Amino acid sequence: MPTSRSYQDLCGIARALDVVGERWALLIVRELLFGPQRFSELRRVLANTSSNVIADRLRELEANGVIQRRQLSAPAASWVYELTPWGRQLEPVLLTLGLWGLQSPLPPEPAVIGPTTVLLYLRSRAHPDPTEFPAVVRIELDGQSWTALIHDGQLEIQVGETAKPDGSIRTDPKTFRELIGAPSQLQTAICVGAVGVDGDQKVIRRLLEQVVPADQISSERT
Amino acid sequence: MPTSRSYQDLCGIARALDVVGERWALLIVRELLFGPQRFSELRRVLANTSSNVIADRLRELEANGVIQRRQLSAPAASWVYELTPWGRQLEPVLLTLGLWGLQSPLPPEPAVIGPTTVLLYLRSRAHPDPTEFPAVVRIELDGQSWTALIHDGQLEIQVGETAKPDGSIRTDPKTFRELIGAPSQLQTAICVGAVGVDGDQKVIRRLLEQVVPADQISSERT
DNA sequence: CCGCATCCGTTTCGATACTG
DNA sequence: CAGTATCGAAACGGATGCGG
Repeated sequence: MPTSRSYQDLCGIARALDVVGERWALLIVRELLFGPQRFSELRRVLANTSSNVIADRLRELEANGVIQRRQLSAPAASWVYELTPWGRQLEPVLLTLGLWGLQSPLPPEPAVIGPTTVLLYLRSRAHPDPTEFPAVVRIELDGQSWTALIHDGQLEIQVGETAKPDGSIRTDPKTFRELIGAPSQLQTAICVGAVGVDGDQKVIRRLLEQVVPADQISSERT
Repeated sequence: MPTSRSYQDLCGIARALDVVGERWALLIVRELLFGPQRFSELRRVLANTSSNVIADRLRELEANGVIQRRQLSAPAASWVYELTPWGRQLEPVLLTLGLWGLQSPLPPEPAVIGPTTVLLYLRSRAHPDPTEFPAVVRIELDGQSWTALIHDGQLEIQVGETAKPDGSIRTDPKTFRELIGAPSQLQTAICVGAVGVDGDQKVIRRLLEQVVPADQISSERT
C-alpha cells in the first residue's frame, strides 16, 4: 500500500520533487517569482490547465510551505498567493533549469509565451551599465503591470506599480521578447502600433539595449 | 484537444519540464550522473517504482536526447543507459534542487537512501585539501562499486572500478552517510562490522574528513 | 537472470459545468 | 471573481509473464 505519492527517498532531489514535482507546480512558482498573484491571474496565464488543477496545486504548495495565501488590504477583500522565503529560494533552481530547457526542441504549436517568461529572460540576461542608470520602467504586458527598478548594475522586477516610472512600455509578451536584443526595432514597433510608450522613450530603449548578445529562443543542442 | 502532455509554453522552464518533468525522470537522471547504469540496477535502486515506469521513462528520455542506450562490449552483450552531453548539463540543476529539497520535512517512513544520494552529497560537500592528496578510493555500497578520484582539490566519482585504488571501503549508504562528517566513527564502524576497509585505511579517513561541517539530513527550514 | 511487455486496479489529470 | 463538482481519459503502481 503506497504512502501517498512520496518518493520516500531521503535524497534532497527526491524530497524537492515530493514538494514541487507535481505537474504545473513549478510553473505556478514561476508565476509568483516577481510577487503575489491572484487566482484568476494564475488561471489566465496558465491557460493550458484547468482551474481545479491550479486549486489543487495551490493547496498542496501552501501545505508544504512553498507559498502562502494572504488577504489583500481593506477594500479588495480578495486573496493573493505569494512565495514564502523558502519558496523564493527556488529562483536559482528555476533559472538554471530554464536555461537548460532552452536547448530543447520547441514545443508543439500553438505555444504560448507569458509575461513572466519574458521578464525572467530580461532579468537573467540584462547587465545594466551603472553609468546609464538608475531608472524605473513600467512594463505592461497583456494588461498586467510590472515595475523594473534598474540601479547599481541590477535589474529588479516586481509586480504592480511600486514606484513612479521614468517611462512606460505597453505591449504583448511576444513583441517584447522580440524587442529584447533587437532594440532598434522599437521605433518601428511603436509606429505599427504593436507597442505603446509613455514618458521617457530613451530609458525604455536603453533598458532593452542592456541585454547580452542573446541568441533567439533556440531549438539547438550544444 | 490536448497535444500530448506538453505544456506548450516557450518558457525554458516549461520546456525543461516537458522533457524531464514526468514522475521518476529526474531520479533516473540522478542515478546516471556518475556513469552508465543498466536497467536492473536502476530498478534495484529506484525500488519504489515499477519496471514499466522505468522502461517508459528511459524510452522517453532517450527520445528526447537526455540519455542514450549503449551496447556493452563483447561478452556482456547487455545494454546500459548513460547521459548525453545535454543530459549531463542537468547536474548543476539537480545539485541546487537537491540543496533546496534538504530543507523540506522528512518523507514518511520507511524511506530509502541510495548510493548515488550519498555520493552526490559527498562530492558536493567535500573540498579536498590538495596537500593531502591525490588518491584513488574504491567505494562499494550495496554491492556496487564506484571510484573516487581525488586530485587538485577536486573529487571526481565514476561508476565501476576505473583505476587502481589506494584504499577501499565497503558498507551501505546509510552507514556511509553517517560516516561523512563523523569520520572519527570509522574505527568503531569497522570493529562492529558495519564497514569493511582494504588497503590504506588512512586515505579513507582523510577522504571522509574533507567534508565541510555538514549538518545532518535536516528537516529544518531556514 | 535480465530486459522489458502486458494486464489491471487506483490515482491523477484535463475539460466543462456549476456555485457562492 | 474564486474557486468546487463531476466525469472520462491518461498515467501510475503492482504483479505477472515471457523471450533471450
